Amino acid sequence: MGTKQFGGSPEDADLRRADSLAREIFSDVANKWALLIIEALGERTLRFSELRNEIEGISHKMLTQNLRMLERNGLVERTVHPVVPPRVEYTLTEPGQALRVTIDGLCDWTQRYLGHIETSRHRFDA
Amino acid sequence: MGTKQFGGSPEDADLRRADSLAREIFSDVANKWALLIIEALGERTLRFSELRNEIEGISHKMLTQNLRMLERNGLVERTVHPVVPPRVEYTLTEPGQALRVTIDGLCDWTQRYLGHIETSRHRFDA
DNA sequence: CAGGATCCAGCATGATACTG
DNA sequence: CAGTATCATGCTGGATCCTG
Repeated sequence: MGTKQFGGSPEDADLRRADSLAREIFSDVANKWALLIIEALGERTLRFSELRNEIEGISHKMLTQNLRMLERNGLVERTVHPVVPPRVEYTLTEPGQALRVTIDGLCDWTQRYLGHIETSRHRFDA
Repeated sequence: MGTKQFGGSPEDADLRRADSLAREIFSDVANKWALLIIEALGERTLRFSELRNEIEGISHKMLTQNLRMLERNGLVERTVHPVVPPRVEYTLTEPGQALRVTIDGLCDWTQRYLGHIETSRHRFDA
């Protein structure tokens, strides 16, 4: 991804467009907070404040910002209940669920190699 | 990950350590450039300059910086050939390969939902 | 060729205050 | 409760120059 060489033909223009779009999506998604949000949602539906509690260390601003971004990309769905005080809920869409599966893989990987990595770090820092 | 609540017992102290380490690794890895580097390496061995050409848009600095980080975490191996001019090669280690598999999943996901996402974006922006 | 060091612009982020 | 807006700032990352 992002490594191909294109020429000047119309077909290549399309490929280039798809490629840069892929890059863009990649940048959106390969981001700490976005991944943690998706992971936190899992198959549940959570309110804004619940997400905030769920994800340790995330600021109000980052949460809103990333939720908007994920909504824009169609990965989470935002439901506003017209009550006072407001109740806003977030759920993963089908694309979001599909992404979650791969993120689960990333989490598993992290757990599996935790020891490896810690050792490697100590060796490197010496 | 990063969502659990711990108490004050010694066992919990260990869990907390592992948890914060996991967070740290997650932050290291959930980064655009790191992922692109791992993806670029694949099962090949590449030189510094080759990586630089392979990954469109990466700066000298970001490449070095991320390579160091990946080396520190034991995901890539750095081999220096004592010749002039210097020849330095990078390969994925076994943990790195394992990670690459999950990143491949992420790339597949991106390709599969490219259309979905583009549509969703247009709808959102209106 | 690989990579360290430095300088600096600009963006990302956090804190705070305000609205419906 | 959820969200927006504003401001201060610290860090990220690019450009550049230098070394073995």
